[in-house]
Amino acid sequence: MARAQLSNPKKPLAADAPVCEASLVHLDNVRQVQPEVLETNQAQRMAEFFSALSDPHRLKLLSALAQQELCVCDLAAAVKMGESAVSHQLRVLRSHRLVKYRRQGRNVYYSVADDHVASLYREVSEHLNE
Amino acid sequence: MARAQLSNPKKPLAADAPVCEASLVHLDNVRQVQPEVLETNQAQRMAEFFSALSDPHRLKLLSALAQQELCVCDLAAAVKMGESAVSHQLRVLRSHRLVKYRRQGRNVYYSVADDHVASLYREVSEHLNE
DNA sequence: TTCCTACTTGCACATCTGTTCAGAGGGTGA
DNA sequence: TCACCCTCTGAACAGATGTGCAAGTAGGAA
Repeated sequence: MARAQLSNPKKPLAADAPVCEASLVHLDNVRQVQPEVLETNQAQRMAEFFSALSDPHRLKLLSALAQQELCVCDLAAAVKMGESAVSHQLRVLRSHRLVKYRRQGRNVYYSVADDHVASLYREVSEHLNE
Repeated sequence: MARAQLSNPKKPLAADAPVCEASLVHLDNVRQVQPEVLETNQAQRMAEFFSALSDPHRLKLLSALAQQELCVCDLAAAVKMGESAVSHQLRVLRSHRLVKYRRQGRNVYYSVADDHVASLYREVSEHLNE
C-alpha cells in the first residue's frame, strides 16, 4: 500500500524561507498556494485508496465482482490467479471497503461494496481513452 | 508503477478445468463472469493510472497545481519536498498526462492537464467521507 | 470424533518504488 | 565566451508490495 513516508526530515523549509535560492520572484505564489495544498492526513488516505486500485489483478477481481457475487475459488478461476493470492488481494480491497462479503456454509461470497467504484471506473476509462 | 506481473505461469487453468478441486457447483458462474473480466492490457493501463495517484506527495502536488500554474521550485516549497524529488514525481504525473507543462525562460511551469482529475478527486473524497 | 473443503494468514523472496546525491543539460545575462 | 540558476536524470539505497508455500482456521459431512 502507499508508503508512510510523509514527513520528510530533510529540507525543513520555514514558512517564509526564501525559495529557489535567490527567488523572491515566486514567493507570493507559494504563499498563495500553500494553504490550499491537500492536508497530509487526507493525502495519505486518498493515496492509500488509489493504491488499492493500482494493481491489475485487483482491478480484474473488481470487474468480475461487478458482474456478480462470487466466492474466492470462483474468483481465482475467473481471473486466473492462485487462491492464496486472491485471498491476499481481497483483503486489500476489503480493508478499503471496496468489496463486502458474506459467509455461506464453507464459501465466502464477495461483491462490490458501493457505486463509487463504478463511477471511478467510468471516469478513468474516459481519461484513458482520450 | 504497477508491476508487470500479469501472466502467472503457475496454475494455468484450462478454460473448462474443474474449479475448487471438486466443485462443478460454481463452474457456471466462472463461465459467465470470465468474458466480462477486465482485459489484461486495460487492467494494466488502468492500474498504472491509479498508481500514479497512489502517492500522497503526488496528490499534494496535484492539489497545489489545481490552484494555479507553478514552477518546480515553487512546487517544492509548497509541498515541502526536495526539488529533485518533485521533478521525479512530476515525471510520473507527466507520463500519465495528469499535468502539462511549458517552459518559460529558465523555469518550467506545470499545471493540471484536464478535468478528469477533479472529478476523480470528488468521487474519492465522497467515498472516503462516508 | 475425524476427514474434507474453502478460505485465511505468516513467512520468505523477488521485484518495485521513492528518496537523496551527484552530475548533466538548457536557458539567461554579463 | 563564462557563470549562474532551474530543472532533469541516473545510481544507489531503504522500504514497501505481491506472490507462492505451508500451516492454520472454520464449517459441513461421515
